[in-house]
Amino acid sequence: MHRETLQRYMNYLLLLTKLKSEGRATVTSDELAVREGVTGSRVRQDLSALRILGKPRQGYRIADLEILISSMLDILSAKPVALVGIGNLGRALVLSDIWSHAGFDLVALFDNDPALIGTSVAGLPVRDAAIMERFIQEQGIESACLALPADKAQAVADRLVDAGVRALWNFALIDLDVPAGIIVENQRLEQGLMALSFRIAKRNQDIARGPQD
Amino acid sequence: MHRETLQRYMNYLLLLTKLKSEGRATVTSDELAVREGVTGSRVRQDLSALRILGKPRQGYRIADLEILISSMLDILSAKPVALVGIGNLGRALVLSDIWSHAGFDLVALFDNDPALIGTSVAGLPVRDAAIMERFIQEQGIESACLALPADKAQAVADRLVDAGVRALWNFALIDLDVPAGIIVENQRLEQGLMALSFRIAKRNQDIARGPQD
DNA sequence: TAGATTGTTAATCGATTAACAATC
DNA sequence: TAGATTGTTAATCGATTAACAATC
Repeated sequence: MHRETLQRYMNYLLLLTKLKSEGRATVTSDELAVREGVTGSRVRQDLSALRILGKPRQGYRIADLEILISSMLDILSAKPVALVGIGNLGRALVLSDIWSHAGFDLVALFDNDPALIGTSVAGLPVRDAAIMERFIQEQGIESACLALPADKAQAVADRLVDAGVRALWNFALIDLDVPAGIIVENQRLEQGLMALSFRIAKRNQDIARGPQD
Repeated sequence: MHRETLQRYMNYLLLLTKLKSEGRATVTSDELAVREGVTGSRVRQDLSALRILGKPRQGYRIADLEILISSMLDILSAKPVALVGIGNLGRALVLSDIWSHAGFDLVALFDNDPALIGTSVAGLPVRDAAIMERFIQEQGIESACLALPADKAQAVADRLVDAGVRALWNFALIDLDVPAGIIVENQRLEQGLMALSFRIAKRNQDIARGPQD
């Protein structure tokens, strides 16, 4: 599946949650479409691909959509995940509620700073990175989040993969080198900010050039 | 420009930095292509669109590429930006070096927690959110980053836009409602994690189905 | 010179839109 | 019933690849 298509499904889910909170029970393809900047036709094809059926004159049942999109994304499960690096970013992630929303269960925190080891964040103890491999093997953890500086990320990734981790959520601005079959999802904050910079520059150019009536 | 194209340019830049650190002075379109999972043809078209010229048998000069891509993204400038919300995430962002790399100069921090106001992070004072509008107007700040909970983001965005901010980098999981012409770049951490969940599910299905030889 | 690589045009592919009969 | 909206096929559009003459 194309990355953009995946993004669309996630946006549908976000919109559905909002609509449900407004008391709505059904939604039409055109409604979802305008919010997404796409046509109703595209939305109907997306939903059709998931074998979601709507009814003429009524649209789609929001509850059905939520369940089917959620199960496609596999976010109804609770895959155990470990987080390495309890700096400010790591701490923010631990305290957030994204894990359960995205189908994960944050079960272990690791750091190598003696001042942090033994403390706890959101009720989870910070464990010594020295025992990371053993803990991950014993618990059968297959996913991990790297909230580390770029210069430490590769070494930690290598250790995690050796211990059995098969999917990484990487915040370090570095292209991790991993064996085939290991999934790396890069969360590049820097790129989001660069994209903003580009869009500002583009808008300013458009304004300078004058609007075309 | 398509989002995916923009992403490609940013990835080229990342690769160039790495190549330069390895002492390389030139790079061919095919080299950039394989790293990006695309053909040399696409890379040559991307660079051609930026009026970057290479030389047969040698490729493109890395220094040229860096300057031209950087100036297209406008990341060589230093646009003043304010950050609102000095929680763990805000703190992580302040302490990172992404701002200057992406063409911004972080000049002001705001929060409404009395315990934080007056303290400083990375040498920058945390200011009272009550004086936010005035400060932003006086300094002519046109960009801001929202590192806030979803339930506070819309109200703060409204105040910022009223004060003259025209571009927002939003970390809250909410679709901000802003006037036409105001740019919002959403940084949805939750979506990155959901994408990982989906990719894991898909890989596991593929393995279960067996590899097609 | 020979040949590796560019710059660019034409061909292909896939995603999006348009269209419309089916239907609740 | 009438008509709004679906589900699906065909048409369009744009991005990517292929191809190849130009050239350093």
